[in-house]
Amino acid sequence: MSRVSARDKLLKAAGELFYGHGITATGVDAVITRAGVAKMSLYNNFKSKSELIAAYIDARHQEWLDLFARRSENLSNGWERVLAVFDAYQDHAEFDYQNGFRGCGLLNAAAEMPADSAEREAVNRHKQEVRDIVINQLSELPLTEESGNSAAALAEHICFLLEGSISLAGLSRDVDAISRARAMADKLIERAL
Amino acid sequence: MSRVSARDKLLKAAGELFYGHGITATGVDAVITRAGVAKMSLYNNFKSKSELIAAYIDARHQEWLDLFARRSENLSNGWERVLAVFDAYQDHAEFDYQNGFRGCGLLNAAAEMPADSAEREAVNRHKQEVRDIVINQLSELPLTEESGNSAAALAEHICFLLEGSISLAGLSRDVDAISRARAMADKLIERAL
DNA sequence: TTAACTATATAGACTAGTCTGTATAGTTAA
DNA sequence: TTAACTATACAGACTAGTCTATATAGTTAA
Repeated sequence: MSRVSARDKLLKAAGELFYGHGITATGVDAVITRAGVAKMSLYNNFKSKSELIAAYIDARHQEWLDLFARRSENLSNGWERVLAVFDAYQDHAEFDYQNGFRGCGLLNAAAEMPADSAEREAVNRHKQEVRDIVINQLSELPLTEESGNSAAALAEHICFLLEGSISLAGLSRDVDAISRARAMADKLIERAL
Repeated sequence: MSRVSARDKLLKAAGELFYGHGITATGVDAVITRAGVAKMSLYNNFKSKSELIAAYIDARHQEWLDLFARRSENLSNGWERVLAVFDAYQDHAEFDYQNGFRGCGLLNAAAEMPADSAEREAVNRHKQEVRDIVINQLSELPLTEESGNSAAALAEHICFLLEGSISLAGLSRDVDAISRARAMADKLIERAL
């Protein structure tokens, strides 16, 4: 009758605990208890806690990609789709706000890992993917050819706003900071056209 | 003959280990071993590991304030002093780069702590202090009175750039991202005059 | 000068509990 | 039957924090 696989229960429980309390501070016993699953079900599905962490990081990124896909599906141009990047983050923030919003789960995960770790590298790849999405959307727009107006440079500015605002929003419990960053990005694009 | 107090040795060792490996992942035994100090010297100077963490957070912030004071002492106006905020961050990044740059120690510390913790609140206060410094410097400048050009709004934009760039710089091992954010802030201020 | 007192440091054993990961035996359902 | 699951016990390392006892240096006062 248990229609949900142990793996999915584990990913859900790990997602909640890792995001809310931090990864290192969350023991595997807490994860299996929350998932309502035997310990061996964890180690049958994941070789180690590290592998569960890697799956968590990928799931968080995929979650954001899905939110972005939804937010951008009916939009007509790159400008609007860049703003949808902020909307996807805001959806994520408002979802987590009930359980205690603590900023970006990926940046938080990276913050706990050593400088040369595979986990930090994975988060880096995900953040580069976000930046590439922004670059691609901006590339559709007829940007004027001033210095610092290239799609790449503008995308970096927008990504700084994005990551900075979500970090500070998490700290100050002011989710609206993300929408203020969105407005800043909007004006930046307007000026660059 | 040991001219350095046990307390200072502990703060130095904790600073290195907490920043490099994360706070939760660093045990008190690792700290005392690195400090070359007896365990009771830790607990004679700090009531608990939590208190050592609090001291670490304050020390990181003070460290940045000192770097900023140095960078801004001979500057003649608010514009230059806002840019010095970025320079202070860059000094910090380049110092930590040798030991493995992992972004802002304060944001990383906050990332490990629960949403309603005293530690996150302390980091929040420190970040607000940085923002207030930026507001004060911008207030000295004759900003034009367009919407979104207030000292507060411009300061928030600049702080988003600051925190976003340092996080992404730490992830991608590209310290220069901070100086690109500085250039963005420079142009923003120029446009707002 | 000498002796008592104070503060800070040391070493290292110890408690009580948590950590990740494994082993084993029994259960459930296709 | 096979595969995925549960429950429980376990190993061994690690955790924060306490404890006793000792060493050393500086201060105070007879």
